[in-house]
Amino acid sequence: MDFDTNHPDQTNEPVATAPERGVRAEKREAQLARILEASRNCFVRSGFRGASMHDICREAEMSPGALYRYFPSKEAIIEAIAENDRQGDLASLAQISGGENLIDSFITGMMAHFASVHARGFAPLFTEIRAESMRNETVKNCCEKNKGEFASFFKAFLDHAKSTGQIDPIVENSAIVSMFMATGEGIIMGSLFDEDVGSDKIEMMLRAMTNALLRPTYPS
Amino acid sequence: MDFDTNHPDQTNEPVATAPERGVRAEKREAQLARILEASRNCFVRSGFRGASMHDICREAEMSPGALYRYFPSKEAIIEAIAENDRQGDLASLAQISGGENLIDSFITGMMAHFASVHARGFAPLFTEIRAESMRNETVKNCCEKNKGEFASFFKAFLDHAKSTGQIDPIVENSAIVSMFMATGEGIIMGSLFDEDVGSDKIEMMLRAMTNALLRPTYPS
DNA sequence: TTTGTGAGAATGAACGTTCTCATTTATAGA
DNA sequence: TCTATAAATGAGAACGTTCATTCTCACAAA
Repeated sequence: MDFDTNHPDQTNEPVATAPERGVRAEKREAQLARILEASRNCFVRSGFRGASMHDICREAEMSPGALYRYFPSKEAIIEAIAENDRQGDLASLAQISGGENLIDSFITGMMAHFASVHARGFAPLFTEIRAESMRNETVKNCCEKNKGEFASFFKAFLDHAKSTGQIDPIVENSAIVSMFMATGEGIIMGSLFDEDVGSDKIEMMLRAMTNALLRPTYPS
Repeated sequence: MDFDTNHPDQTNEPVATAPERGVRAEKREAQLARILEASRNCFVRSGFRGASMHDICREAEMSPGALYRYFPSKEAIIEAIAENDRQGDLASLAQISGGENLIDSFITGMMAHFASVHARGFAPLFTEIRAESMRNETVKNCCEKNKGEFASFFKAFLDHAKSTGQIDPIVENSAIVSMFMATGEGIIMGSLFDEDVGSDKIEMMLRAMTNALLRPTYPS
């Protein structure tokens, strides 16, 4: 919402095409994916503002004219990437299921999420998206939606556990959720999972932290 | 190290002036501070790349010619800000002293640091600096220096506590330090301290976490 | 023929930076 | 205490470049 919106208006009139199935549609989707992939690379390398459309075109082996047939603006690409990653987070969230041992489920869920972020190579873009979200309205909304999804998921999880007497948290659940989300973001941002520390130790520490904050009423 | 280094060379030849004391030097320092303050505002508002030198000039009520008398480039301003904040962190670190109760000292130190970051209004720039550090060599060095200072300070702190038998950490200290630094960054980035959660609850959770990870050998 | 696609040059705004030149200032000599 | 002088400062126009985006036109598929 902030970039360079100084150009009058469009003429190419593409971007939204019919959802017709067929060779054309398939090729179109391949091109979309190609552009998104190239953009990701460029953005990781140079940042959202640092990467130029020409850079992206070069990386995607595509001319500007071609690229603008698929995305109406640079900002639209950024939004698509942010939204894409939100969907990825959502998918990784959906895999978490409340098992027998609550603490185990919680920890397993968090670790699975780290692994998913790692697998998607999302960490380098994380910082970038966070920074951009501070001034780009659309990216901001995307981030907050994402954050809200995580928060309400874990909040519901903890509320249920508390109401059934399985845990006895030291402060209200909303504060605990904030704390875990901050810790999670810190772990992702600091690339603890990827390199420095190793996932086994992260899991141990996370488990100790979880037990300390949630105080499960059954032996862990 | 990446911005726009395409302009031949300088002529104004200012920027580094003699350390003479006097009215001139004082005024000069005031101008430097004015520029840094204006830049911070612009960078918070639009990001390092999004804020133009003209924006900064407008905010500082100063012409480009005047501004370039104090900083040779936009990048130099960014570096100065990053370095400035590193010094701030260093100062807040220096205030931490090992008191009677180790856990207390640790917690007090972390909370004091959050308060210092909060007081300096650093949080909004934190993300920006982190993002920039991924591609700007100078900012990267500054960040790593900063990170190293924190890490070695806390590592030394914990190593001493461990060797004197005051704590019995669940994993090696280096992993613990990484974990706490990640959590701290997450708390700062997520603005937990500033708004959502409140410092008293953060302190409670941090304390529980610390006890769980460090396992002090005396009653806390 | 019609329609979707693409390449690549072109466009105009904005950018970081530098230049020119007028004004202010601190201080040395009278 | 009052100039004279050179240095410091500042405003703002100007420069060369890069940017996101659009235009033109040619090709290919249906």
